[in-house]
Amino acid sequence: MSTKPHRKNNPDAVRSRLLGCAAALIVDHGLSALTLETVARDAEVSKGGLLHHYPSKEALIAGLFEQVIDWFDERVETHIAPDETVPARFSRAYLQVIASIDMSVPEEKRLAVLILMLSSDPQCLSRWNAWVDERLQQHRATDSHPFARTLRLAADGLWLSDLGAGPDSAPEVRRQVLAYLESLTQPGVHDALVAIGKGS
Amino acid sequence: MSTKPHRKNNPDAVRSRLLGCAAALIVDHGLSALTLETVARDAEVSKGGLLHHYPSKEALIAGLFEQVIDWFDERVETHIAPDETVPARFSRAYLQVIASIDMSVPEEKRLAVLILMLSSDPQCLSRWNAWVDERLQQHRATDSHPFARTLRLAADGLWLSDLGAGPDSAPEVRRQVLAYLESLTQPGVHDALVAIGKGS
DNA sequence: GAGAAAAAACCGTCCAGACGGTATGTTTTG
DNA sequence: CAAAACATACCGTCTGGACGGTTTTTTCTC
Repeated sequence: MSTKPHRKNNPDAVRSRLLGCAAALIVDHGLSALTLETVARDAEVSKGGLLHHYPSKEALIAGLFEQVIDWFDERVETHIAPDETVPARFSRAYLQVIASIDMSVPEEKRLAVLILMLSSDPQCLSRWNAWVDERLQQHRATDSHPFARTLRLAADGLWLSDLGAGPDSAPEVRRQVLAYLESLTQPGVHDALVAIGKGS
Repeated sequence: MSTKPHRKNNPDAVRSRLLGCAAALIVDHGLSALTLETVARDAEVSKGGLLHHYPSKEALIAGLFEQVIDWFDERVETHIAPDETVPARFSRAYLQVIASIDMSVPEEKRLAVLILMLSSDPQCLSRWNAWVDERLQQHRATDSHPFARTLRLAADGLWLSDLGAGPDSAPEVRRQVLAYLESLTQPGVHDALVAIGKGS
């Protein structure tokens, strides 16, 4: 067996629990509710123990953000179209990942952490921008058109609306918007739009 | 004369200064920098004075949010198309207001306060949703189509990107996206899209 | 309209609690 | 036994806001 049930300490599991509890706290009670004491208590670790793994609050936040960004990156990777010539390939996957988030699933709810931290912590913000830039550079052949940008912007808006169960977060609204955006790629329509865009 | 320059106290001006300084603090140094002491000092009022006008920090935040929301509402009102039959009339104005924000102008920068508070404070969030719902109800005849929702979502994304000077916040990118979205209303294209949307 | 009374505007001080972080152990693991 | 993995106790600082004044403005009364 790979796990050793006899050992008392399990630092990896502790670290994972710490990040998980930190994320849950932020999602459920806002970034201001993220205190070392609370995180430690929720994770059933002493504050000293927490500070052993993450020597400062900043380190904890950075670690959490890195984990969530990895998770997001992974999901985008799986959603990306295999066909390398499809327009706005990356942006489309970006939108799909965000649109497919089911906030009732705790696992997926974690993505909300991203945007919450994004809008408050400059550190996280630049890290996020770095990731987007990197991926955008990688897919510049397919994702440079304004259509791609619009897709991503709409995705961000959708994402933002997930936070507060606003008027645009109902499931059928999401489907409608997705269908509408999808329709923009219908052969005739898309070509016409591209032509119009060039004219301006 | 309407103003009385002799009077020593001017509570309205003080309140206005308090909100202004609070907004500046949030925009420049994040929501966490908003402390009663700092606001009071910046506004050249004692902490006691601040707490006289806004009996708690929560009240201060609520007051600030209300002011900013009023400002936004006003701007949308002036941008809205006079023709009451133009499609997505409200959502279009919504987008235009956000797109026309020049973050280098301190006055307009205040809008950033909105979104910053929106994503951290549940109180502000529900207040915002209430405003959107109200306006949406008012313009339901023109703004119920997925196209309208898409406009608003893209606007929110644009708004969000203003926060961090991300890859989508450069002026020419904004122009491109706007032109693209605008092109979606070209007579033939829009009708075709509406038809497609209905088919789904 | 003068003067008293009340209310509003504002100040300076103090405090209780929270929070991030340190210092110093004790136990577990390799 | 040395290092990692925890726990416990404690400290300094910051912050919201309670409290008791003082001054200015308004309202009431005659």
